[in-house]
Amino acid sequence: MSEQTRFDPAEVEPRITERWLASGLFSPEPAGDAADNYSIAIPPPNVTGSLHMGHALNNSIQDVLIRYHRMRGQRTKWILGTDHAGIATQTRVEKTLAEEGVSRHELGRDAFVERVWEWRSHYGGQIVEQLKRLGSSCDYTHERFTLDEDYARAVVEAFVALYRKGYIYRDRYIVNWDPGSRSAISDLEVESRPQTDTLYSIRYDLEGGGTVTIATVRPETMLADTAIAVNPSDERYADLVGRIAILPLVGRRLPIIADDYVKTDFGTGQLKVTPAHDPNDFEIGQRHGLEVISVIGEDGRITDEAGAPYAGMTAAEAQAAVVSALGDEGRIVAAEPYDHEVPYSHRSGVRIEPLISLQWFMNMQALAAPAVSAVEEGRVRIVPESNRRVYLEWMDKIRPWCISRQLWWGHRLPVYYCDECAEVHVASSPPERCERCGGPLHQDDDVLDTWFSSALWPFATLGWPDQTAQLRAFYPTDVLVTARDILFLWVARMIMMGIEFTGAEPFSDVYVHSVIQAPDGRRMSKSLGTGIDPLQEIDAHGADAVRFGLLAMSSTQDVRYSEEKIKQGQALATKLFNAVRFVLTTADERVLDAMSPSRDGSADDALVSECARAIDAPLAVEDRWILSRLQRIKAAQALRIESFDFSHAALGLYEFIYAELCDWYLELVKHRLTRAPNGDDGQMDATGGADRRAVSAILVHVLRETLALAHPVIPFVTEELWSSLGATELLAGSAYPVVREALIDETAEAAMGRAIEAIVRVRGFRDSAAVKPGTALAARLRASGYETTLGALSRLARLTITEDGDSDAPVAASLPVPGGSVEILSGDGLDLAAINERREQARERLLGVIARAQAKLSNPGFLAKAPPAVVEAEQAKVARLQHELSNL
RNA sequence: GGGCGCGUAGCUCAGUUGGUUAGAGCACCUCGCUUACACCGAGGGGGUCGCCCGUUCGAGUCGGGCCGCGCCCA
Repeated sequence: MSEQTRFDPAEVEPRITERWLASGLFSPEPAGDAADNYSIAIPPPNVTGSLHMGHALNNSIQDVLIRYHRMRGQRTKWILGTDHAGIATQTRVEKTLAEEGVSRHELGRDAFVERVWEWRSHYGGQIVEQLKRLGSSCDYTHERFTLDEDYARAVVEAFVALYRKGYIYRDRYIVNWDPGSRSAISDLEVESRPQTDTLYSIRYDLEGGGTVTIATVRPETMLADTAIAVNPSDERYADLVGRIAILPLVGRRLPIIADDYVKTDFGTGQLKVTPAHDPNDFEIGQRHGLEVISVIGEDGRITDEAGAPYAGMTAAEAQAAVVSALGDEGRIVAAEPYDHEVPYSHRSGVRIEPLISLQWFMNMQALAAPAVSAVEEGRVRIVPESNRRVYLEWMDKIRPWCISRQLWWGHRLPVYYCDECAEVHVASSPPERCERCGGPLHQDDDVLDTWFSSALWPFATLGWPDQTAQLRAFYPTDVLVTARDILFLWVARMIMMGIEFTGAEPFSDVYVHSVIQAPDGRRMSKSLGTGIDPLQEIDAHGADAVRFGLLAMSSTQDVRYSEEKIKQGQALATKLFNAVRFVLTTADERVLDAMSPSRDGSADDALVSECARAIDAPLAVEDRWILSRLQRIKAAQALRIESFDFSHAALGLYEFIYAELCDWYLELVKHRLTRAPNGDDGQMDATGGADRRAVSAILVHVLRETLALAHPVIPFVTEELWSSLGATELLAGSAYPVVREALIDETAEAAMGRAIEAIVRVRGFRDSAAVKPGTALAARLRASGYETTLGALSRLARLTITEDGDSDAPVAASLPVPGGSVEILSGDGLDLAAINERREQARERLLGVIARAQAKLSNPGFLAKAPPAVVEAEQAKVARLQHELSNL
């Protein structure tokens, strides 16, 4: 260890990472049973992605769990990989092609897919390297990709099985068509954006006289209207039902029907129905058997079916044309601005065009039932519990899932059509020719939604459908860690597929962590310019600092990013670094050697036993105190990690290391380390060096356990310091410290608690009385309970404590401390005016508190109804404060 | 429209089942290079716990209403 006083993450982290990866610790042999082993499947990051703050938090949490359980001695595996991100990846490569002036259609499917693979091998999966920088202890030797050959086989297997059970079917249905990517997308990939459009009121004529007036923001879709609807309870229009309206510009006859969907208070209460271009209208159409006419194509343009002059126009152009034509006919009754939510593609950013389309669907109803009871019956716990209801409600109204995508990058559907008789074959290995007529077959062009393959992630990554050793050892996994946004998109589907294909829930816990917002409370996003790059933060403060900070700031709710918390983590690393440096430079060298876990056989066995004795039966009250506190923090930390309370796990480490270990214990024992074995003027060590050896042993022991305790949260600095304390084994593979009940010492904790409070009291007095830091004050202790801590009190508060009668100096101030008071005797260097002022302030504060407490005690209701212990405590408080007051 | 959550110190947040004088980090002020650490140490100032009503002997904590903010689902 060098002279430097700061921990240097940039120098240490790569070195430590290399040691970890070389050790094989992260790549467990597949042995034993999943019930005993511990495993987590990473939410596979998008192959095009790079590490953002959400990943950084998500993976910090998983790594805490993984490292903790690994240190607990469990066979532990963190399953790593990426998903192929159909639309995102295809779009990325298409952009590159566009720069070369080629379209994917010109290139052809096979060549295009080839290009995507090429892209992936160059740029894909950089996020995996970034995970290493964060310290994530994933199994990097078994990285999986959702388009790997084995994985693809699992996807096909699953598709075929679900098809045979009748869950997967082909249907013409209205879907969310994304004209940007020219593909259907799922409900979950659609986002609503508020927008102001024009709401047109348009008058249609009725056969046999009269008119109706409908309101719409999309007049161009009227070209595909096939009905007019009113609410059946709407008395205004009861006599209209059954009559016929004439569609302007087109002349189509539109039946007027009654349907509950129509709101009586919206517009005129008369609704135009366009089954082919509006999801709600589609359902009305199904209920009433309406004709379905499509006038918008997959390119977002008006089709030939609409006829001249509209065919070929974009929807926007058609709207202008329709409005103008209607205007000419005098049919526009009103046109007013209208604020509403409009669906956009989360993928391409283009406005969704609901279209009727022939797609593959998956019926989710039957799959959802066991996934619901898994959560209801607690086989899958959702933490925090508030998300449980969100999950259950979503599952309750689950709808068929459109799983086909009109893309080239992905798992092509294992569906084959006969060119002759149109027979459909679904099989993992298709027949050569049609089984019915012998005709030639061709495969469906579509690929599966990426989430279909991701839903198989926890078991497909382990070799399913084969019953592999990996699968036996690590499935089911233990916990899934995620932010809320993919609770439905992914988690729910994983539970369904896990149960369907393996008979087991894929994990027993779902931990939903917070979303990190930008410091100003907005979303952290690249497009808003509010993103903060975790890698830059790692460069600036170290990976430990980023991990600590993210964990510390993440309670269960959404939180704003706080640079301060990151810096707090950095300070913690530096603090630990310097504490270890202090011990290495001041502790007894032979003890350091003896305590080192890597000691060779030549070490002094007698010294080793002496060290062990020092820890088992510590000498001084501060030794018993720190060892006792250490047991408490060990118990608390384990509980916090196991209950997913990561912010307290991080802050608890900080609290212990700063407030107890460094601020108090190190200060308390300094004199015992530095005094000479046979020194002079009262600094002599009467034990002939035994005490120095004992305190050295305790220090090393406490530090080593502290490093181990902190390792899951801040792995780099702890690993580095662990080896500087003499270990050759990696801390990552060492045991998590266990609580030793015998070392819990209430007496020492109480005594030290009193001493600490008294020292703080005296220090405050010194400051207010303007006493120079170096000056010792003469004082008399008029308090009980300080028998074992008198030395600590006089040293750390800089008091020269005299016995009664040793001095006749008058008392300048009486400071209340637990168990009595400390009397400061008059002497030089006391600012009497300041002392008086402070005394007055203290009096006033005390009087206020006493008055409030007495008011409580004179309330008969309180005396009669509060528990006796509370009343007694209140009485004791008043007595104590009154005593303090009289001493002032 | 439905659901969830949040308003506590200048800022970001903790505050178990209602019960000592409401805490932390940062920021601020004072002092200190005392042989681990100035990314430090010691001390200090700073809060009518969003507002109103209620339950209770007692409310930051429980209930209702209101105001403000965020997210999810329609």
